[in-house]
Amino acid sequence: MTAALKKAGIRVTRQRIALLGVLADADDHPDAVELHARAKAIEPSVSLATVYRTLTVLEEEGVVHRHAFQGGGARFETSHEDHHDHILDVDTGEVIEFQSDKIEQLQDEIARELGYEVVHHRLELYCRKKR
Amino acid sequence: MTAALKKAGIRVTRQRIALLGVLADADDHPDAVELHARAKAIEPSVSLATVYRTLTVLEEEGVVHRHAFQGGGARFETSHEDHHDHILDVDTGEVIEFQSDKIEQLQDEIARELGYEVVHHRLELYCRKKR
DNA sequence: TTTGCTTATGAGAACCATTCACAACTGTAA
DNA sequence: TTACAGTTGTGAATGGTTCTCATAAGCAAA
Repeated sequence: MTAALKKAGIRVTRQRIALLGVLADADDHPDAVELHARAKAIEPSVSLATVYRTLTVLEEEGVVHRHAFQGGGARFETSHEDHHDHILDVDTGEVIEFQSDKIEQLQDEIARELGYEVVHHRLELYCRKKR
Repeated sequence: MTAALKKAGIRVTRQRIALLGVLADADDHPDAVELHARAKAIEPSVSLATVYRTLTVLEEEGVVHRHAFQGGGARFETSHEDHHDHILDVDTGEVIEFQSDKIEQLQDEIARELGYEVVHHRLELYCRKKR
C-alpha cells in the first residue's frame, strides 16, 4: 500500500494510506465524497480536502484515473494495466468496463486522416438493460 | 428563426430570438458566457440566466445539443440532422466533427453482448495536430 | 386595442463540486 | 532528536449553473 505512495515520491501519511486502501478495495467507481466516507471509517482524521488533494496527486502519478461521467461529480478508480472504456447503466448508475481494440484502431484512423494524433479519448455508452 | 420557438411551444421573445440567431450563426461550439456576449450585441436585454434557461429548454426540445467536454463549462451547437462525435484540439481548443458508422455499430454490438442497449453515447478524441 | 392571464425576464442569491489559504502538525533524513 | 519541508484540517473562496421573486411582456380572446 505504501509502495504506491513512495513510488509517487510523496510522504506516507495515515490519511493517504487509508485513502489508498479504500481505493484498492473499491470495485465500483466511487466519487470523492464516498471515498471520504469510507476512508474516515478507517482513519477518522481524513478531511475531504485531503481526499481531493491526494486524488489529484495520484492521478498525476498515474495511480488512479478520474472519470467525469454525465451528472454529478468525478468518479475514481485505481488504474489497472489495461485501458478500458465504460458502459453506464442509466437506471442504476452502475459502471461496466469494456475494451475494444477495433474501436481504438478506428479512432486512430479517423484522427490520422484529419491530420491529428489521439492524445487520449473518452468513450462512454449510456445504456439500459435489455428486457 | 421564430419557427423553432413556436415548434418548441414556447413564447417568442426578443431574448430568445437573439440567442437563437447567434446559435444558428455559430460554427464553433460556444459556451454559455460566449453566447451571452454575442446575444447581448444584438439584443442588450439578455441576461446570462435567460441564456441558460433557454438553452435548457431548447435542449429538451432537441433544438440544440449540449456538450460537456473536459475542462471548462458546457458548450452548445444547434442540432443538425446527422449525428456526429467530436475531435478536440488539446492545444487550441478547436472542435472538429466526425462521424463513423463503423464505430457506432461496434458500440451497439458491445452493448448487446453485455445485455444492454445504447441510449446515447459520448465519444471525444482529444488530439494534437501532426507535424 | 384593450384586457387578462400566464409565461418570461433580470438581478442577485443560492448551489454544488472542487480548490485555496493558512496556521498547526508530522514524516523523514541526518 | 532535531529541523525543515511537505501535509493536514478548517473554513472560506471559486466558477459554472440554477433558483427566487418581483416585474415585464407574449398571446388569445373580446
